[in-house]
Amino acid sequence: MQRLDALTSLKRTFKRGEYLYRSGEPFHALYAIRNGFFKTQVLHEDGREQVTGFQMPGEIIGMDAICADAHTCDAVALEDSEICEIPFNLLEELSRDVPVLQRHLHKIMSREIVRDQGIMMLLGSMRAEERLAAFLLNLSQRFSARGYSPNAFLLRMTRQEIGSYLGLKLETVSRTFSQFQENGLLSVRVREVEIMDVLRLRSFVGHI
Amino acid sequence: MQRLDALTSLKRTFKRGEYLYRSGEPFHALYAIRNGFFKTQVLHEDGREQVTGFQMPGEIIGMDAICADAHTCDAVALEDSEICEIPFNLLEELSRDVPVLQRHLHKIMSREIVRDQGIMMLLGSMRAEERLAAFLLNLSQRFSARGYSPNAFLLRMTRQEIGSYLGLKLETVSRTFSQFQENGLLSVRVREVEIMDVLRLRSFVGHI
DNA sequence: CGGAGAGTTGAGAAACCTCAAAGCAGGTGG
DNA sequence: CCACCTGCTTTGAGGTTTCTCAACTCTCCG
Repeated sequence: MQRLDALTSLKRTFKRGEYLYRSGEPFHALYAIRNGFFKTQVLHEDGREQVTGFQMPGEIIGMDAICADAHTCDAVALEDSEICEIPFNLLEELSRDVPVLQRHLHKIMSREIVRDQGIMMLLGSMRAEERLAAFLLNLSQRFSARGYSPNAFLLRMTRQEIGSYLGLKLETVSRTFSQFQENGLLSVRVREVEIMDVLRLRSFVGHI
Repeated sequence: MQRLDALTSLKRTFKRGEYLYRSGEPFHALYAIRNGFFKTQVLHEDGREQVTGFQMPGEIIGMDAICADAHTCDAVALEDSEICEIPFNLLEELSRDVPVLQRHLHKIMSREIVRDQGIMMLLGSMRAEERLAAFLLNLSQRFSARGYSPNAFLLRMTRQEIGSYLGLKLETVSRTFSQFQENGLLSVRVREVEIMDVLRLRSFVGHI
């Protein structure tokens, strides 16, 4: 079907710091990240922010907006990025005709729900070390799945953003990085991270 | 369409403590709660548990299982309950023919994602008082939407389960209840809660 | 009526936060 | 191209919140 092409024909680029969408804006499309890095965040009335995720190429964002026809969070580019806009009406229409596409959409939404469960686990019952270890292992696995090194990568987000995501203050994140480095788990130079001892890192999270 | 009836024809009852499904079980249906109360929880390898939600009549659970064709959490009845099983293949089939149903399904999944965002906010950037206040106001609002009193209700879950959901220890939950009672926000008799001062309770969460 | 599970309360410990100061890196304008 | 400025990161010291451990009470079933 050439109609499928229409799903992925609309591309847009964003400079670092630009908003893909903001909370409250009307909903009309999902977005597939083709290149770059985004964060999603919820802002509280009193100014507190909660980073709810970091998205990398191949991942879809915007599904929060379906339920109320308006976005419920902000999406911000963490580096120069390119996205592909997927008009949701068209996606629904096509998925009525193409069961495989329909199931795929459902799986993507379900995966988001499962991802959120994992974050709840992390925020609700892990200590700072475990949270950071889980975060790094998750990044590692996602970089690996995209053909990048699972052991050495560049963090696109600040300590403050990592902290917000992990429910910690930036100082605690920084200290935990330093502690991991002292213990030979990581080699950290600001945003450059190299995992030196995956097994011990995993043992923090209980994967062993 | 009488096919729609087939979606809701399969009913089952559960005694308190019985499992609707367990993590790892194969996926074939979503479940609508008709009566009673459930909790969903994720179990960690090391025995830690994280309660990811409390579900009441009218709510749909099981959507986590779509992405990997297997459940990723447990669902346990907190009191004698009745559910309605919705075979997912049938639901997808029907939603291909009935766009309104299709959109409804997407909204339900999206609502779950938004709900999870709220919990991340709660777990990531609120203090114990704020978490409990948010939890009680959320229950209040949901009871109210079902025609029950928003101000007086019975908790179906233990302090331990509330604590797990809120990322707190049961003692902290208990102490915070006592503190709210001392300050005239609540009247608490174990599982019976009466909200005495909604406005002040809301002010904790920043809803003013 | 007894027992088991659930809840409350206290005291001390641990984890994390706050505030503060100093060091770094990267971008911008002269 | 360099110097400066801004925002990010690191590290320290002390304070708060929450947790842990423990004892006791309450409630609800059987």
